[in-house]
Amino acid sequence: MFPELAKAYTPQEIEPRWARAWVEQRLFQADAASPREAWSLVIPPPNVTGSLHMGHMLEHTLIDMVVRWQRMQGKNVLWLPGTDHAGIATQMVVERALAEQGQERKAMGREAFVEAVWGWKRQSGDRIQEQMVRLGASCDWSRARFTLDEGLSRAVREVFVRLYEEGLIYRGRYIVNWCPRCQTAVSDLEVTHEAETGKLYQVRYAAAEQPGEYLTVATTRPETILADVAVAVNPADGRYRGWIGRQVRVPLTGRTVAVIADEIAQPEFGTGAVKITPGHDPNDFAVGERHHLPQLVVLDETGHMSGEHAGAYAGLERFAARKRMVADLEGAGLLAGVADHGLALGRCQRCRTVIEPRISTQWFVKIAPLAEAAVEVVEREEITFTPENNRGIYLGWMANLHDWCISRQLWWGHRIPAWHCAGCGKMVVAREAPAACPGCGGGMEQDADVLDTWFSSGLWPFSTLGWPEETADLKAFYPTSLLITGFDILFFWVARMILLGVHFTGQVPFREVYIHALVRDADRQKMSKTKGNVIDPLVVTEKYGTDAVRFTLAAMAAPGTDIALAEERMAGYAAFANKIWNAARFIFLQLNQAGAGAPAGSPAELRAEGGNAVDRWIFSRLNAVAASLNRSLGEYRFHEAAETLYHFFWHEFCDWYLELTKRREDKAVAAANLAAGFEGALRLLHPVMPFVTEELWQALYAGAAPHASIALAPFPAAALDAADAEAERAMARLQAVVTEIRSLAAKANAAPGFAVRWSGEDGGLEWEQVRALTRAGATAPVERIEGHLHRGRAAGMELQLAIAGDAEAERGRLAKERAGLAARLATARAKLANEGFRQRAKAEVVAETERLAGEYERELRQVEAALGALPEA
RNA sequence: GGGCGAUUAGCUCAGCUGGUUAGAGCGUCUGCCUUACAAGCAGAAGGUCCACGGUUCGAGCCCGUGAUCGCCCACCA
Repeated sequence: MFPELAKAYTPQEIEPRWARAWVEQRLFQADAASPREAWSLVIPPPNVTGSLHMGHMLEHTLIDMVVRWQRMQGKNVLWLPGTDHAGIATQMVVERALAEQGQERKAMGREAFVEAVWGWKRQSGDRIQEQMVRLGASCDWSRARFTLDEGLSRAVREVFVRLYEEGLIYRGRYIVNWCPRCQTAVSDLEVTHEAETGKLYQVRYAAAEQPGEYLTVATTRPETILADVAVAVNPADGRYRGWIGRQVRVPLTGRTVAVIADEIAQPEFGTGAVKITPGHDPNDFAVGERHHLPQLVVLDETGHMSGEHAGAYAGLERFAARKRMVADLEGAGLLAGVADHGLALGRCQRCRTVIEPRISTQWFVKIAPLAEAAVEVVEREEITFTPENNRGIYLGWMANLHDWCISRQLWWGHRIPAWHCAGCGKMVVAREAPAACPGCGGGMEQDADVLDTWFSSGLWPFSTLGWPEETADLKAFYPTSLLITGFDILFFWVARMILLGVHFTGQVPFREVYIHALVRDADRQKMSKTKGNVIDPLVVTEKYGTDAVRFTLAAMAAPGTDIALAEERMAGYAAFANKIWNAARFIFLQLNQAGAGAPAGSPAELRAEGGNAVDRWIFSRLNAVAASLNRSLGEYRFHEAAETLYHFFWHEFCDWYLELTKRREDKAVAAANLAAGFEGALRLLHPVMPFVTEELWQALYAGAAPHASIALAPFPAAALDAADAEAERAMARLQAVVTEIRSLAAKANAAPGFAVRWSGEDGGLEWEQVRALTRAGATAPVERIEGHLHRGRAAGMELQLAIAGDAEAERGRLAKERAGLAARLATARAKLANEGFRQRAKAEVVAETERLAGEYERELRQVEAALGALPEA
C-alpha cells in the first residue's frame, strides 16, 4: 500500500529533514579514484563573516541545478564548497563589532586582534554552511576549504615566492590608491568612480621675479598646493611659451617652483596650466619621474595635513584644510575663480571614503607577462563564456592592465612571505621563515603587510585541490568543468584565476564560465539594507519552501538580464510544489485501488508498458521534455528548463493525463504507466526542486528504492523510439475537440450533461474520453448540421451543442471568425503565390503553409455554411 | 570620454540560427466545492513588439539614426 499523504504539502517539515539526511549520508561525496567521468566545480567562496543573501541563493541554485543534473548523468561530480577570509571586508566587520564592545584594534595588538577574528570566523563559517545545507546545496562537505587553511596558505606562499623568483613580483615606492579610513593601499579595482559635482578652483601663482605677473592654474584639490613642485604648460601652447623655465611662487608658501613644459597640460582644459604634485596625484607622479622632480608629502595616512610642508595647516583634516586654504587664498587675492565641476571621484569600494593617492612602499605583480597566456586560452576558446559578451569584456580588460598592487596594510590575511633584517636591511623572500639574516646573521622580521584577498582566491580552483602537491584530487578534478559566478567579480576573481591558474598549472582553471544576473527587488531596485528592500533567503524559504524559491530563481534566470524578484512568483511556485504533492496523492490512490506496486527500477529511458494511445502520448512527451531539458541545462538556459517543467507537469501531465486516467477501464495497466510516468517526471524535476521530489520518490518506492536517493538515480535521457508522433497527433485531436466543446459550453452556459453533435471525419477520436473531459452527456454523429446554434470546429470536424441560444450573438461571433479566417487564408495564399518564398524558404515551412491554407479554406466554408444556416433575426 | 545591455499584454518577463494565428506567470473578467489539489478546475478579454528609415519574397528578430532607462570601464588637473 502506498502511503496516504497529508492533504497539503508542508515544505517547512519536509525540507529540513532531507537537508540533514543528505549530509548525514554523505551522499554528495566525490571519489577521486572513481573510473567514471569527472565533473567538478568550485564554489565562489562567500565572505566568511557575511551571511548569505539572495544573490548567493541564486548562485547556489543555478550551481546546484547543474551539479545535480550532471550527477544524475552518472558523472563523478564534485562541488567543492568553502569560504573566503575576505581580508578588508572581514577586518572591517570585526572592527565594528569590537568597537561596540569598546575595544579598538590597535590597542588590542595584532595577535589578539587576529585571534578575535578567528573566533568570529568559526561562528560565522558554521552558519554559512548551515544555510547552504538548508537550501539543498549538494556539496561535498568533506572537501570544504577556507582560504586561510594551512594547505591553501602554503599554496599562497609557493605562488608568491615563485613569482618573486621569476621577477614577476616586485616591491617599490610608488603612488597607490590609499583609503585614509581603512588605512591601507587598495588596487585600482577597489576604487569606484561615480560622477559627482565638485569645484574647480583657479589659483594664481605669482611670477617669482616679476611681482604682479601671475600664472593661473586650475585645481580640484587646493590643499595639495602645499606639495606642488612645478607648474606645467603644454609646449605647443603659445600663450605660455614665455613662461617655460621661469619660477613661480607656490601660493601660501615661500617656496618657488619652475614652470616646465609637459604634454600633460592640455590647452583646452581650465587655464591650460597645471600644478604638478607628484606626492598626491598619480599623473603628476609620472610627470615628476620624467622631470626628476622631488616628491613632497603634506597628507598622512589618515588624510590629515602633516609634515614640514603642511605649515599652518598641519593637523587639519584634508577637507577642512581645503576650506581654510580656499579662504586664505581668497584673502590673499590669489583665488581667480571657482566653478562647479563635474568629476568622477574615486571612492573606496568598502567604505565609500574618498581615495587619497599616496606614495608608499608596496608589493606589485607584473601583469603583462601573465596576461598573454590568459588572453590566449580565451581566444582559443579553451575557456568559453555564457553569456558570450563577457568574453569581449574580459579580453578588453586584459588588453589594458596595470600592475596589481597586492600588499595591504591590514592584519587579517596571508602575511607576505618576506623577511627584513633590522641590522643590514637585507630582504629575504622564502617559503619558510629564515632562521637568521643570510647577510649579517642578525634577526629577521616578517613583512608587516598581508596580501590582497584576491591573491589567494585567485588560486582557489587548484589550491583547494591540494596544489602544489600532485594530489589525486588535483589529477581527478582539475581543470574544473564550470564556474558560475556574478559579473561583479569578473575582473577581481575570474580574471585572476585565469592569470594565475594558467601560469602555475599550465592548464585553464575551468573550461566554462557562466555569469549570472543580479537579483533585484520587485521594482528593479538593488537590494540594500539602507533601502530596507532586502529579501532574506531564509525568510522566504521558510514561507514558501526552498523548492519554490529555487524554482522562482531558476525561472527568472534568463542569461544576461537582471532578476526582479517578486513574492507573488514564489507563491505561484509554492502552489506548483503543492500541485506535485497532490498529483502524488491522486496517483497513490489510483495505485492502491489497482493494487499496484512500486515502479520497476528507475530507468534512464522512459517507455510506456502496454497501455493505450494516451499512455504512449505521455511517454512521448516525457521523452521530448527530457530532450529539451538536457539541451536547456547544457546551454545554461535555466529559465527555459523551469518553464518546460512547469508547463509539462501542470498542463500536460496533470490537466490531461491524470484527468484521462480517471475513467479508464484498464486500471492495472494504467496504474503501472501512471507510476512509471510520475517517477520519470520526479527525476526531471529533481535538479530544480530537490526536496519535494525526494520525499515523493521515496514514498513511491516505500523504502525499497533502487538508489539511496533520487539524486543518485539517472536523469532521463531521450529515448528516440519512445517518441510517438501518431499518439501525439491523436492527443492533439482530442485536445482540440475537447477545448472547443468546453469553449462552446461556456458560451452557451450549458449545464453538465449537454449533448454534442458532430459531422465530418473524427479520425478515430475516442468520444468516451471527450465526454469524460467535457461533462457532455452524449455525443452523436450527424450527416449535416443545420439550423442550430453554438457551433464550433476542431480537428476538421464541425461540432454543435444542442442548446438554444442567442442567434444575433452567434452571428456576430461567426462573422468575426470568418473575417479572421479570411485574413489568414489571404496571407497564406499570398505567401504561396510568392516566388521568393517558394524558392528560398525551407521545405517544411512551405509544406506547413500549404497545409494551413487548405485548413483555413475548409474552415471558412464551414463558417459560411453555419452563418447561412442561422435562423433569421 | 569610451564600451555594453535593455525597451514585447495592466505588471514581471520569454521569444535561441528571420518563416504557422508573437507566448508564459501574475493580475483582470465569467462560470464551477467535477470524489488529488479552491494553493484548485474550465472559459474569456487584453499587444500599432520605443520611433523613424533601410535590407529582404518575408522583420519582434538583421542594418542605420534617434529617444528613454540601466550597467561597466577611464589618471583631463
